[in-house]
Amino acid sequence: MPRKPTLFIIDGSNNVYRSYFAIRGLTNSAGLATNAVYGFTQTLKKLLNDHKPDSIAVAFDIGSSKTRHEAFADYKKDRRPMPDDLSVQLPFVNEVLEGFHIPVIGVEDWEADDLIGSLACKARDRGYDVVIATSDKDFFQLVGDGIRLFHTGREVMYDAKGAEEAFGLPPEKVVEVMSIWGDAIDNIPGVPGIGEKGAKSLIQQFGSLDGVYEHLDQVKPAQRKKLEEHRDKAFMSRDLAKIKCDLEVNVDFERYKRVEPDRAKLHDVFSRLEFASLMQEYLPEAPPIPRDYRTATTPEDVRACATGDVPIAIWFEPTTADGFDDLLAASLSSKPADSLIVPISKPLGGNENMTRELRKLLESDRQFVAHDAKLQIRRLTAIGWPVPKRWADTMIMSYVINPGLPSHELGNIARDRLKLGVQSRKDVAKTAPLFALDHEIGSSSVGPYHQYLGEKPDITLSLKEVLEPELQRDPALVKIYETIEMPLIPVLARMEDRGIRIDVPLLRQMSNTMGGQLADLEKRIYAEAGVEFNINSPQQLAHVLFEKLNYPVIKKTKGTKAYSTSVDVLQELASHGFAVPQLILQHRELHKLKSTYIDALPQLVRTDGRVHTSFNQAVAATGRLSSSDPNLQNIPIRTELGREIRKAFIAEEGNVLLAADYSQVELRILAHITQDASLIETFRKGTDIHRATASQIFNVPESQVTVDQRRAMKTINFGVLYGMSAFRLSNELNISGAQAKDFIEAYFARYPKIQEYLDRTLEEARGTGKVTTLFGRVRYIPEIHNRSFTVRGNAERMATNAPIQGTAADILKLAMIALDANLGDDASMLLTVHDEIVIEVPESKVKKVAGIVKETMENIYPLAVPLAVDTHWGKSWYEAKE
DNA sequence: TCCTCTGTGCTG
DNA sequence: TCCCAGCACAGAGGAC
Repeated sequence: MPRKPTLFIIDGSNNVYRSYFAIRGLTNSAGLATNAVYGFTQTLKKLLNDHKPDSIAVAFDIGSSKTRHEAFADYKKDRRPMPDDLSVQLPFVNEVLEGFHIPVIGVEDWEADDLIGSLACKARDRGYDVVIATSDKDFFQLVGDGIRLFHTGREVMYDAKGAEEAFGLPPEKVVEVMSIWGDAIDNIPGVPGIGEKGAKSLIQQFGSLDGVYEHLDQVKPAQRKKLEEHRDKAFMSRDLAKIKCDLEVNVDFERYKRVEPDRAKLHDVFSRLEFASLMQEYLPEAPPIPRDYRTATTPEDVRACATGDVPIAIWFEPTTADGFDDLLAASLSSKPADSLIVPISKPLGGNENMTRELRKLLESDRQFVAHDAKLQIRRLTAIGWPVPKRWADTMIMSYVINPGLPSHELGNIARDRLKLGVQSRKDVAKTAPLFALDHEIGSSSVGPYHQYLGEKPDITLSLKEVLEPELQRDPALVKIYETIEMPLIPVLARMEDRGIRIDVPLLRQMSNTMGGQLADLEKRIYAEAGVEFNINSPQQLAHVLFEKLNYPVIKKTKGTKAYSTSVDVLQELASHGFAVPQLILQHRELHKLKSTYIDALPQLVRTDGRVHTSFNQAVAATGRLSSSDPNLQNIPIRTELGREIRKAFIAEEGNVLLAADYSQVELRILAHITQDASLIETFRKGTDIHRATASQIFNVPESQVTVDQRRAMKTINFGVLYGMSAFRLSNELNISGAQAKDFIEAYFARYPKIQEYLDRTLEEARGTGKVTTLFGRVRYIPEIHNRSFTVRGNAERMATNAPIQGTAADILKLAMIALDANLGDDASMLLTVHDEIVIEVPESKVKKVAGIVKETMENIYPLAVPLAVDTHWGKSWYEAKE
């Protein structure tokens, strides 16, 4: 027997109200309440997902319910009006429904309940399997053959049996019960003084409201009195509670059939509501276009694809996703909408002749195009294949054009620029198991992997067509692309391939020691607190500290306004003499170091005894590099205990690690950009910058600058780079707000050029929407005109900081490129940490190499002040930092 | 079991 | 309201 089609009827008002009360405090940045529409949307989505209805409609009240008003003057007369912050959301609910292509039904002057009832009965008679989605228990009365109730909120589906279990009485008794119990929400009075329990037991006993009144003599005197007194109300309530099923509704079942949502429309409304995850989910993207990508079977196929001297986009697919092991296949594209897939591994149909042709192609001096060339270079290097010299990289183009994008991955850029969807290997693996890859390539079918492999170079080439002209509109960006970012790619590839040696036994030993100390601390914390709990859970910790031990609350967290348990809070509590916070602080530090570094690093050591980080060239909005898997740019140094971890970063036998770092590079750049005479003078003299500025601000000889004065100036000097407020300064230095303000005013009075720079940069940001580094690298500051003080303030600090931080990044990148050329074969760069470069070099040559490094880095770009580089070396990174 | 969000903390 | 730029851990809770 064929399954009956399902029709879901959603009780619109009920679900909107439920969402409104279930979620509190959700608004968009304009202050518009969005809780109800958000909750409603999530409910709707889940329902569509979980139940995949064949048809669906939403019922809302339209206008007033005349029928019932006429019959019962009291009806809903004192129902509270809809709250304003709910009614403003109704148009958005409508838009969401339109986006999902779900029809809204409502008949003027009819109660939505009756409309739902009548539609449900009619649909049931038509042969539909009807489901009413509501959390209103009144609807239990309709449940029976062909009609079920889905309780949104509880997420439970009730058939007649389930409804009886949940309600305690069968569906046909619901109205009888309600006539006595009433319903405050719908303003059905019932019999005052008798509630759910009483009503249900009366109906249980006598079967119906009529039965109850026929047997009043058998009812307990107290209830009897109430029943006698409110007889009219009871019978009126019965009529009110009865949902009508016989209204003449005009229904068009065709309209209710499910169709695909309008993604663009949903994306638009979600973006106005600022529902980030929903926006992401409903991207207005076109689905991938199946194209007739070809598969090479002979070397001639490969040769034919590579005729002429046009750029050729390439992609190499390794066996392990994100790995650098054996290649399965390559795909090439030299003209739009056309790719050639070349099997490499034998089971896929690869053979020596095709492989030889492919290698020959890589050796040619034509231009190759990739989205993330570094990745392709490393894949080729790993298997000993030739690596092309000339590259274009669409990921880098996108990054140079607008570094502030949340992602420069192929899929995101293709979606933004080409309105094209790109499949990931993971996507394909969902529909086709991995072994299908072997099976499919080499066949002529265009299956999922075929499409996946073909579109990589195809889309990359299309991106180049779009991005290159845009890049060329700004000569400074072309220069950054050609002389900084592209030459850096092979340098970074070599650094990643090389990795850095890790002393695993040392880390194991540290782990054991710390494990013991942590266990000790745990015991003492539990004893002091009088309860065992998870110390690493901020929630549980807050509960113990502020609810069980009743410590004073110092501050709340930013997001959810929970009790904060951050270091400064714990420190303050510890200073009040409480024992537990002091122990927690020690536990925190140890646990952080152990879990993030000491235990994590050994797991990432490869068979060569080294860890190989990734340097991400298209992540940081300012132009900096970032490091991940593992992040080697946040290895501890500020506390002695943390610093110990650097002893595990070691050089090979006979070698040392040489660390070279730019001293005060950002302040020097500030001096150069502002052309402030006294700042420049100080740096030229080579004296301590913080001491010198303190001497100028406090008007004392440098020799008489106190420790506190120097510390204050150091804080201000860095604060200037970040746009620090007087509030922050006063906190940091433990001085009054007025004092902090005076400091800052004195500072700017003494260095007016800095104030000029800040003003000029903000003006540039406001006028052009962007700021630039010394080399012309851009950063867009879209929020510079935002109405919100907070958002705009953030944008302003970004605007003034980005040129400084970005210029430092440009200089470091240039230095890395130059060093790569100057170091020769003896020494190799391993790491870079924003103003530092770590090099591995034979001990016998370290002095000479240190000289080359210092010379290269200091002279990489002439500024109005000298660039100063400090070098240190030793067997470990610990020893290489003084 | 995996993913996302939150709180926290490490670096320059 | 309150300092720029990153990455990663653990817990918590929901999705699959």
